[in-house]
Amino acid sequence: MFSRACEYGLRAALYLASLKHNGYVSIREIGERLNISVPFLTKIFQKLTQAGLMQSLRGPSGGVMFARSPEEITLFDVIVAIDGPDLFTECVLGLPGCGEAAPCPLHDHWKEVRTPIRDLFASTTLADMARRIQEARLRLTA
Amino acid sequence: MFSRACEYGLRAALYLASLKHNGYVSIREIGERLNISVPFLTKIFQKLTQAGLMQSLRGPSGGVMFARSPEEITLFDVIVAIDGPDLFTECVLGLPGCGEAAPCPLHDHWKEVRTPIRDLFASTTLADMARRIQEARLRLTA
DNA sequence: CCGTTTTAGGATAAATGTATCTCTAAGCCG
DNA sequence: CGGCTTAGAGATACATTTATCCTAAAACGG
Repeated sequence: MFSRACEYGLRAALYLASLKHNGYVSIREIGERLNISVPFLTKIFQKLTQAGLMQSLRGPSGGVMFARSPEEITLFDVIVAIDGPDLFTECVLGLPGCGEAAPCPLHDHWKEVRTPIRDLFASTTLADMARRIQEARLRLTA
Repeated sequence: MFSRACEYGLRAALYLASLKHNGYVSIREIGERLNISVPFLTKIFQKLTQAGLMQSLRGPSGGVMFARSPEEITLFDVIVAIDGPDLFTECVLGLPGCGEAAPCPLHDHWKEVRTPIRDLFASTTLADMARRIQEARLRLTA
């Protein structure tokens, strides 16, 4: 479904959102906390900052933090920033140019299920998830 | 969403189902018709035959054909034979052991959308698709 | 100002997925 | 039987993803 990078990015974003603490958090701390390779996670956060979702600061007491409120960042934003929009736009059979004009056999069926997927991710904010995590003590690590 | 191999396998299966002709069809013919690498497609059909969905015959007038009626083969069968069941079983965040007992934050949300996906593919047979293809002249190639 | 900490960015290595190649086995036909 | 055709199976390239490494660049603190 998602690339490994995207899974890591989602978990990291959910972890940050679930912290009371607002301010910079080092990527090393996040990686160690979630058992994710720190250098790889650094690359992922670069995508998130370049997409405008996060901001970063170097040096001691530096790290990453949200560029806007977690209330305003959706799971869809994170997914698209890392994996791109293909999952939500491309033909499920990989046919270039598949669309209403020249649909593949699965086009109509797939449309009915892709839209709910997109809506789910686009309507769920990091703050929503953070509340669920804190209330139900949900886990972000194995 | 699906691997390239799975996209190819679905297109090939839909192509075969849409043929009136029942009997062996050579993989070379399928590959050339759908613009898919013939050696790679051969590997994919090996998975489908090993999964019991197709049967094969070597030599002239050989090729591949369905092992059971296209009325009894679903898209789900093809997908699982090629990509495995992970898409329908594994945690969307990649957490091992995620389930009702120890759910990840997305578990419940995702369950609501994964089940419809699974149902869609599991309830659509190759024969269903073949009818749609013939009626609406839908395309399987770019 | 200099050493330390941290992210940024490019280059490199390992792993997986995609695609090709070669040889074998099976089936057809003369 | 002998030559041709086709799928099977293993080995080999190629591409992409995943993961690591190394050198900056920026920030802090003595």
